[in-house]
Parts: sequence; structure tokens; C-alpha cells
Amino acid sequence: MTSVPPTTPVQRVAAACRLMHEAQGPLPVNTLIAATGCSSRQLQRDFADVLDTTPRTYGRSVRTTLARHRLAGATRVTDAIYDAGYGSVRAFYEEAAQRLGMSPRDYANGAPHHVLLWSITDTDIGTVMAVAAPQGLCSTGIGEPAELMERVKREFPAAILLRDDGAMTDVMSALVHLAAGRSAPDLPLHVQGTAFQARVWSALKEIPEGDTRTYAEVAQSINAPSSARAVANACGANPTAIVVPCHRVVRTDGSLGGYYWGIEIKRDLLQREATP
DNA sequence: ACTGTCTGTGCTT
DNA sequence: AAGCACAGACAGT
Repeated sequence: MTSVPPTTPVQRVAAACRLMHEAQGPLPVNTLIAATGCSSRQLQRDFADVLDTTPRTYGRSVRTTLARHRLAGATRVTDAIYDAGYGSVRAFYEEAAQRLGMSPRDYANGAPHHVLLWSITDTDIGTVMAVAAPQGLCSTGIGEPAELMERVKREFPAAILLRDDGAMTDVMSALVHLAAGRSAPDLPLHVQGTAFQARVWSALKEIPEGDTRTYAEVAQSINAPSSARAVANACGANPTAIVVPCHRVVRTDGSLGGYYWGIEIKRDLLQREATP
């Protein structure tokens, strides 16, 4: 699961970034080098080469980005500030306030690309690729490896994509189980969507394996009974196929409806789930 | 070519 | 004022 000390610059940077995402903010360089197995000077150079920034700047960006997201949904601004890891409201305003409303140039300097890990594996329903941030799974896809790779590059154009089969062993084995129509432990997700999409996707996770719902039923279950069409669109926009089981939603007349990755795969998945 | 040590400078707290 | 991050210079492999 946890890999040996990273040896390439990109791997070292990825390891350090992951630590700071877990810590939700900047960490002392001396803490970071424990995980990277190199000197502080080398880590500084790696960050400069790979991300065109510094460890500290990256960590601050993690914290301010978190603050930005929390502020969006917070009832009390001060709660959001403390949740985001600032020691005081004053510290927040001094460090982050300008950054939250920063110029495009500052944003480019202070918000480096994300490092995303990916892996790919064969399953019963075809080749499956998965992309993960430290917070959780971002994207899954089914199909030809080359096409999947292209798709991911388009989906995350600013990301540094790093293949790491070792770090994703658990995720990939869960996907293999799911693709076989069997159950798997819940995977942490890190997906972005509108509020409506989020409601649909979380409703989909409630559909038991081997079962199906109609688009209209899902619409009712989220208190939007007239939104069956919008539900179908949200299913089509599901970034984490198989994990969020959009394949379990069918039309009221019993036909399968659509599936982003191909109707054959949807049929295949449902058959495997129906016959355990 | 890549990496670590030493070091001066300048931020941050 | 103290501590730390940063990056240049240099040397070892």
C-alpha cells in the first residue's frame, strides 16, 4: 500500500503534496523530507522544476483553497476560517483574504497544478482506468487505454498525472470487484458537480447492488419529481462510473436508457449484478 | 547529471 | 528578534 521512498522528482513532489493535502495546509520542509527521502534542498529544487513553485507556497495554496470551498457552504465565516486551519481570524485575513480575491497572475503563481495519481486494470467488463486525488477518487472510465488516457488529459488539463499502481492497489481491486458485479468497500470520492448533481449521485449510491431504479424514481427520491430528464443528464455526467452506480438507473418502460460508456457495458454490468 | 552541504538573504511570525 | 524558507555556489558521486 504505502510505497517505498519516492525516487524521481515527480514522485517526491507528489508525496509531499499528498502530505500537505492530508494536513490541509503547509508543513515544515523538514517534515516533508521524512516522506521523500531526500534533502530539503533537493525538495525545494523538485518543487521548482515540477510545479514551478515552492513547498511552502503550495501548502498555503492547499489551505486557502480549502478555505474557499468551506466559505461557500459555511453558515458562520469564523467557523470556516478555523476549520480551514487558521489559528486566528486575523491570520486568515492577513494571509488568505487577498488570495481569495487575487488577480489571475497571483492565482497562477499561488495555485499550482494538482498532482493526480492514476492506475489502470483489466476487469470483467473491460479495461478500467481510475484517477485519484489525495482526498479520494476523481474519475473512472471504461474502454481502450489510449482513449481513456486522452480523456483524462482533457478532463484534467492542468494536472500532473502520475501513474502509481502501488498507491492505488486498494482502489483498483475494489473496481475489479464492482465490475464483476460483486460488492466492494466504499471508496472515498473527490468529485465536483453542481448541487443538483451531487444530490443525484448520492441518491444513486443508495440503490442496492442487483437492483435498479427508474429515472423518475430517482427524481422522486431527491424531491424533484419533475426532474427525471435532469436526473438522466446527471447520470450521464457521473465522473465515477461503477463506483456511483449510474448503470442501475433505467427507463420506466423497462428499456435500459443510455450509458456514457456504451449500452453494452451497462447491460453487462446489470447482468453480472443480477446473478451473483 | 543529479544530489547534499553550506551559506547569505529576506520572509514570516 | 528569532526562526525558517529559499536559492546560489560548490563539491561529491
